Amino acid sequence: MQLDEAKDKFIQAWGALGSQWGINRTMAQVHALLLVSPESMSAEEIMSALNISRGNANMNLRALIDWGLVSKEHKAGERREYFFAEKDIWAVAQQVILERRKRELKPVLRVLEDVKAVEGDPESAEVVAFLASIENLHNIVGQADRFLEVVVKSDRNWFFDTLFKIVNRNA
Amino acid sequence: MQLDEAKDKFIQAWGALGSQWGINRTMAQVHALLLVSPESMSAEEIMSALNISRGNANMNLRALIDWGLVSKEHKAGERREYFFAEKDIWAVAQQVILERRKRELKPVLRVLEDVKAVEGDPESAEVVAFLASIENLHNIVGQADRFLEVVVKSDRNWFFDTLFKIVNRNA
DNA sequence: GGCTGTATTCAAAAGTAACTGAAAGTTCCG
DNA sequence: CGGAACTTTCAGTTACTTTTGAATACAGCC
Repeated sequence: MQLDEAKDKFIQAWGALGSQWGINRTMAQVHALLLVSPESMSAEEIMSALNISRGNANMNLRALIDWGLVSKEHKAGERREYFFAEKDIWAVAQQVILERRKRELKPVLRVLEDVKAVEGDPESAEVVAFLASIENLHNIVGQADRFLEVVVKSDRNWFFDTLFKIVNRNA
Repeated sequence: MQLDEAKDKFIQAWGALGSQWGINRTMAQVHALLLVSPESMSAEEIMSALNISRGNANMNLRALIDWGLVSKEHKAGERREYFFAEKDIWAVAQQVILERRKRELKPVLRVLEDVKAVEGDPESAEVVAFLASIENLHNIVGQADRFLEVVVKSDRNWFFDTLFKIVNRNA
């Protein structure tokens, strides 16, 4: 496999993964492209590598910057901006977890807490079933949230050691 | 808050969460509806509760059955089918992880392995940068995959104890 | 077999999300 | 200040996804 072919295969796969997880496919592709590029790239270069328009490139680069996954730099004597991705994948994972926890997990936890305040006969089958499911869900989502908080805050070595032990203890 | 209001709030939130994670919004809503329903429901009941067409209800119920989250039953003397969700949220979480690992994580791991076979000067900055990122990614995604495999196979009590210890050790 | 009540399918329509490209905005330099 | 080089915005378009509903298939009963 040639390098260009391998890059393209990776970019397509990363785009597909992103879109299956609710991330704009092009945004994931731009991220993939920058992840495997040794140099920072200009908007022009990204546009032609992925065959996308200027507006599209700009929007998705801004979104990636917003997620904390990509930064801009200026090269001496050049006016145009160059973009590069955080290459440390552990840091990338932490950042993605941080954002998704904030954007998606927190709001749903909030709703799970709110709906516990349902009125009505606490003996009725309807209310009992509702509260039972909501409470179970709240426990599990809450536990997952606390675990992910640890992931986001923890040192990579400590975390990987711990994970490794869990995986092997159970093997 | 009245029960109907709370149910609706939960169904909307669950639908929104699903759609942010690449799950059809209606499928997540049907799942939410069945999760908090004390009795199994017919297609008619689901259609009217969510204001969706028969075709839509049928398709999403089948998808939920396919994911292993919902089952059918027949009531004595009735011709129509009734649907109910797995209420054990730990089992639901395991099932969702199982499916997403199979559908999405495995294919991307496969690609990460494949593209390591890139040809070309292993000294060139392009190839070096490409392989470095791919290998880091492969390590992290692989570790996550092995961890999730443990989650899927493990006993809920053991798992929650372990998670609890991790969360508190790091607090 | 034929009839009835239900489930399933799928082509067309509606709805949603993403993309384009050109116009407006910004920055920097002489 | 004027204008070149670039970035940002956004209305209109395109492409994709979801939904509908009517046709079809099926299962059970008489």
